[in-house]
Amino acid sequence: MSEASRRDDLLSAAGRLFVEKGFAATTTRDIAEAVGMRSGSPFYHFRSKHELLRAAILAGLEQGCQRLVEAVEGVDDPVQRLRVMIRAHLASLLEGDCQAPMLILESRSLDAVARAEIAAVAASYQEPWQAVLDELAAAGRLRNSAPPVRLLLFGMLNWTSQWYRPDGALSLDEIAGAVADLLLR
Amino acid sequence: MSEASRRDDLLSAAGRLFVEKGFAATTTRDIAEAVGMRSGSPFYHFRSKHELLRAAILAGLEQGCQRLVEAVEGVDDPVQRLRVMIRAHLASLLEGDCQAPMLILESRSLDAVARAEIAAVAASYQEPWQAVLDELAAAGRLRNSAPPVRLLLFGMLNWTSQWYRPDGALSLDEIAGAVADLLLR
DNA sequence: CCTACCGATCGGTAGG
DNA sequence: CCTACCGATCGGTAGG
Repeated sequence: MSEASRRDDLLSAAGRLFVEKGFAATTTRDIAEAVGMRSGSPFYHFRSKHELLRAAILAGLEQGCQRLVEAVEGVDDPVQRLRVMIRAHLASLLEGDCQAPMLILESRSLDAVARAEIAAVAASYQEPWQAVLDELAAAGRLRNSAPPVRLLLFGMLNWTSQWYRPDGALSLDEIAGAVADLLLR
Repeated sequence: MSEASRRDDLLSAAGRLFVEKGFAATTTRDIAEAVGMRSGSPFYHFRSKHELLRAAILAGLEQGCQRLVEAVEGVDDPVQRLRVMIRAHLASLLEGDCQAPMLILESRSLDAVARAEIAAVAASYQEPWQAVLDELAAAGRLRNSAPPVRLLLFGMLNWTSQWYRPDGALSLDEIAGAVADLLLR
């Protein structure tokens, strides 16, 4: 009911629609209708459609970072920590309101300034991943932890959004397990 | 110069632009301009913008299938065959004119009939992959070859298009090697 | 394949 | 946050 809540409603609807149909194919009227507003009203909360995309991506990344931090709290064993991180990432990606990694693909529609801002937050999301991979390599559970490994891992994770079906044969836990098994020796 | 050549020019330009900017953000005027035509002329070759997307995806998939078949010809050892297939897939994806796996993402803009047609061709592309994975599992070079493994493998491969840079630190051969090393034990 | 054009849609705004 | 609206752009077409 508060203004912040209506703004969040718009962000959430925009994120969902941008992921589903793409930025260009989603109209500001679609977004307004999704939250029960008239066509001009989103512009009371956001300066432009691009600003709505930028804010949705940043909000999704922040939420993903938070969930990741909460998930690893107190998990010291690197193998267990990796498993927990994989599970948390898949949950954000496949169950969350805002599928940040897929939204980031739409940032090609933004200008260089906004893209740089998003890249900086995305980089901070990667840090705990590189850290746990380095620990695993040191412990001999990984052949090596050079950057390509992290990039390939994110490929496995993010691409699931292209084939995962909530009513399909594979649960989130099963997918998370398959990813970890493939990575660890 | 022939009519088929102009049609192919349009397909190639459309594929490149659809991957770069997305289907909805690419105008038929962009495509026309890319091949030196006026705005109305693409519609002499294709009934609609959607038909242009459908044809570009199918052409890209056919090309990818062909390259894959050529690459594995005479390669009997499953380990070597997997490596060759990975390399061929990455070449189509990162060097080819038509990056089919990324174009397929844009098929969300097509109707159910066209999507089903595309899904059928895409499925036939997957067959040799599942076959080589099954052989590798039988030979003990893979823990198992259940479907998630193939899907995760395609995730590693296709997601490279999000971070690969031709002038970057990693060559196609290095990436291909990293993927194979991660998969095989 | 070009010229000339149309109807529809869209992002965004003024004023309340 | 709504009403009423505008200018620009876009997919597509008729006629040659």
